[in-house]
Amino acid sequence: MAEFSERVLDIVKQIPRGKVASYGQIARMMGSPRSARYVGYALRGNHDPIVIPCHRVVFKDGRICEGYAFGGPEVQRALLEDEGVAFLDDMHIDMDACLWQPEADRLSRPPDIDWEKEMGL
DNA sequence: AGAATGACGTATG
DNA sequence: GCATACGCCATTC
Repeated sequence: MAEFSERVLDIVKQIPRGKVASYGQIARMMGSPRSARYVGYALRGNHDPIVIPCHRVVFKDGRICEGYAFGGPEVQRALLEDEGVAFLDDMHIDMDACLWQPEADRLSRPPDIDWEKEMGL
């Protein structure tokens, strides 16, 4: 098992209830900001919904991969809503409010984060 | 063992 | 602003 997958799983498992993380952000957390694709890939290969809440891993847009998360789109929405995640649409999460920001606690940065700049950097 | 593919995101045309 | 191309690296056939 490559460290890549284990690291992804480890990060996803650490996503607190009521929070969501984007693939790109996780990729950046592991030091490979360009490898966002493989974050999800690792999840699929290690599909283990017991310890890997895939429904908390969403696109940058806040959309969920309903075709790959367990249960189904309805279950995902129910789980996320039950966890306190705000939904803008049936398939879009309020990233601005529910995005998992472990660093935010340290940076105490306002919600006016310039992600584009962070990404580009 | 080698080729193909794949849950994203950014850059460029 | 929309469409297309590329990059990244591991997993799978």
